[in-house]
Amino acid sequence: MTRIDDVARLAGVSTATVSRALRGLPTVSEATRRRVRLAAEQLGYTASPSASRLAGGKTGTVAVLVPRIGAWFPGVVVDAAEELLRPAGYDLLLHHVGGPDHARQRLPRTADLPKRVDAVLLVGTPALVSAAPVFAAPEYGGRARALPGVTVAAGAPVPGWSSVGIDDVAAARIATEHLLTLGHRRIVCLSGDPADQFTHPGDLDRRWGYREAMQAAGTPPEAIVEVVARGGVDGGRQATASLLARPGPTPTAIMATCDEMAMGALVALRRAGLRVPADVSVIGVDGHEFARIVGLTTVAQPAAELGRLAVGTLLDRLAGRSRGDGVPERHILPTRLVLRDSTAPPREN
Amino acid sequence: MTRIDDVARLAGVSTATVSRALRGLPTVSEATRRRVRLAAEQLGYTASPSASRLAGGKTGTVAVLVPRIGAWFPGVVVDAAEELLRPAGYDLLLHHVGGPDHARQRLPRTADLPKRVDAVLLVGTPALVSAAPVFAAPEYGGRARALPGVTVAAGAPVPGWSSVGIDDVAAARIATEHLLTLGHRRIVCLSGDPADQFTHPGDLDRRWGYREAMQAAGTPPEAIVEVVARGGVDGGRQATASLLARPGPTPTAIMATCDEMAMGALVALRRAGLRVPADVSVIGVDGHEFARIVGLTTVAQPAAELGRLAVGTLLDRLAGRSRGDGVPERHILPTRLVLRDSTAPPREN
DNA sequence: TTGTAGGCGTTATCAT
DNA sequence: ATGATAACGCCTACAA
Repeated sequence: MTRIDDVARLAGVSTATVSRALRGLPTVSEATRRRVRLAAEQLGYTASPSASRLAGGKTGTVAVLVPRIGAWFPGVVVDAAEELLRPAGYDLLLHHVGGPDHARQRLPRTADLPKRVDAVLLVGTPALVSAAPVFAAPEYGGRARALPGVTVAAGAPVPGWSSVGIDDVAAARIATEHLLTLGHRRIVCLSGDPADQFTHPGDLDRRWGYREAMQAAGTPPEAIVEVVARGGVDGGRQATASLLARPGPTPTAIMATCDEMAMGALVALRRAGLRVPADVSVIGVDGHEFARIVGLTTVAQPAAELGRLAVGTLLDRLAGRSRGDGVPERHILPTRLVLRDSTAPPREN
Repeated sequence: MTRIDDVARLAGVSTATVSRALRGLPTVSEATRRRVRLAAEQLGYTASPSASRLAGGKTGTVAVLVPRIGAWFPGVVVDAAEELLRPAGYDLLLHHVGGPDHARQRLPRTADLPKRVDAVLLVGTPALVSAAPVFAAPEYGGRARALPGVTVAAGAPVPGWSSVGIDDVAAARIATEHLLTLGHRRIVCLSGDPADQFTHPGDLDRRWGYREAMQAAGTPPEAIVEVVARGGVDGGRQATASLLARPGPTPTAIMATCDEMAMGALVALRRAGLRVPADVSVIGVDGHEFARIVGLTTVAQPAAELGRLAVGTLLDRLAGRSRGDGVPERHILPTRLVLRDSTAPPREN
């Protein structure tokens, strides 16, 4: 492979000049720069990342930490991240962080992240698996502040890092209020098990939002019903099925803390022979890609935008053009209610 | 940050020995190794990747190229890849390759991949965007063979690379035969536009499978109907809608070349007031995560397994323990018909 | 504006 | 089994 010397020789300049010219440093005459560029192009030269990184002390890499990439939200954010990171000249190092066990296993590897990346993007990670213990733990030098980072929809804040997300309490409140406005009174909240490693990070807050809305509507405490399910669509389905099997009146509406749960509820209701929204209304929170397909009403969060904002914040910081001078920023983006076919006024009033 | 010298000093050995001991090379006495390990642990030492890479001539990184990560299939494969690459000591460099324009734009960057990675995993990329032109193009030195790689469900083979996938023709044939067996005769094939950059790579082959099955069943040519749609769920929905608007008898079944299309068809049929499977049967190919939720019958490909097999092949190759001695392998994994609620015998015969 | 030369932290080679 | 010592390929003072 051609090295910097080859280019220097062909262009008739020193290696230092080649380095400067190719990186667009100002102290190079345009004529020289052209010559160097030409020579580099002819030889198909690209600087060796390993060498530049060693000499320059920067990795030119951003670690993106996700619980798993297959899920909808992380996928969207990572998509956005790639799209921004690449043109900015950064490599994207993908890293899974799983549940608690997982995290413990991977702690050593994650701990040497500072040597391989310039910054970290932590996406959609439940509080349980938060990177805080990883980056702030004293046994690892508590380097949180040394390595810049941004969290997106993460359960627990990482000290010293900026964060981007939505107001989960408000989102759930809006969802619940929508049902209340339609006339529903027997509304059940379906949420994920906080102990589950893959439960949506905002789940707990969203339960709060449900409660707030219900209480504000003057709902008696015994009518505020929260059902906790195992994670994912299947968890939502099962929980809903057993909810329907309970004695007493069936709820007229279900507010799920995330769309996957809501979709599980849809399946369970359909199997139980109940019509949505004729018999039961269902609303979710997330704006999941497939909510549209199944006609699920939801409070959507701007996932891609969250990702772009997060990466933008990170890049600003890395480029030294951050506003607050290193002070963590806290971005809250608005959600919006997306009306579809899964909600309607209750049949009997 | 602590360097190798610090460890060497503390352990009372040379840096060379530290390097050897920590990497598990055989020429180190157990006693020494223990001492070195201890010292390294005490100091929290990890070798600098940049330096190792420069000195060792290996990047310890695998590039994973996907059209976009948000889609289902790539997501699953990347998940599997991360899970295998990490413990093997490889970093995962995520890289988008978009459509034709995209590819052209990114060609220069992609071309310097050989300097940043030891191998490439190309996932679910339509023929149009195949990496072949990137890695085999003469203007880039035609380094295809220099950089080991594996494709997973990629449209066009990359010369010199191994490939992992399913038999797309057979998969579609199985799907079509299922409908034929149920008694359907007016079966329409719904597929993606080959010109679309995000169309499923196996689409063309799957159309072949449909034709083969139809012909084998003695279907008259005019009853072999193929509808081409724009990509994604929406494309499937629109194409199905306009199909239903056509004069003449409605088909009794739809064979979609991928599950997303099939789900689009489900939406269109529902909106048109047609019942599935009572009025129209729908079958897809893919085994998409959400097919289960919407009750879609499909011919499933083992996505995660494909990913694991691909990475395994790559790791074997990198470790020098490949079977055929550098000869590209071709793995075809079996699919399976998953019966759900979207297919049934036609109403009238 | 450009060139010179030392250093970045490891690994590999060659002795011992 | 271990140690000394070149590379590895680039960047960054510093000098010119």
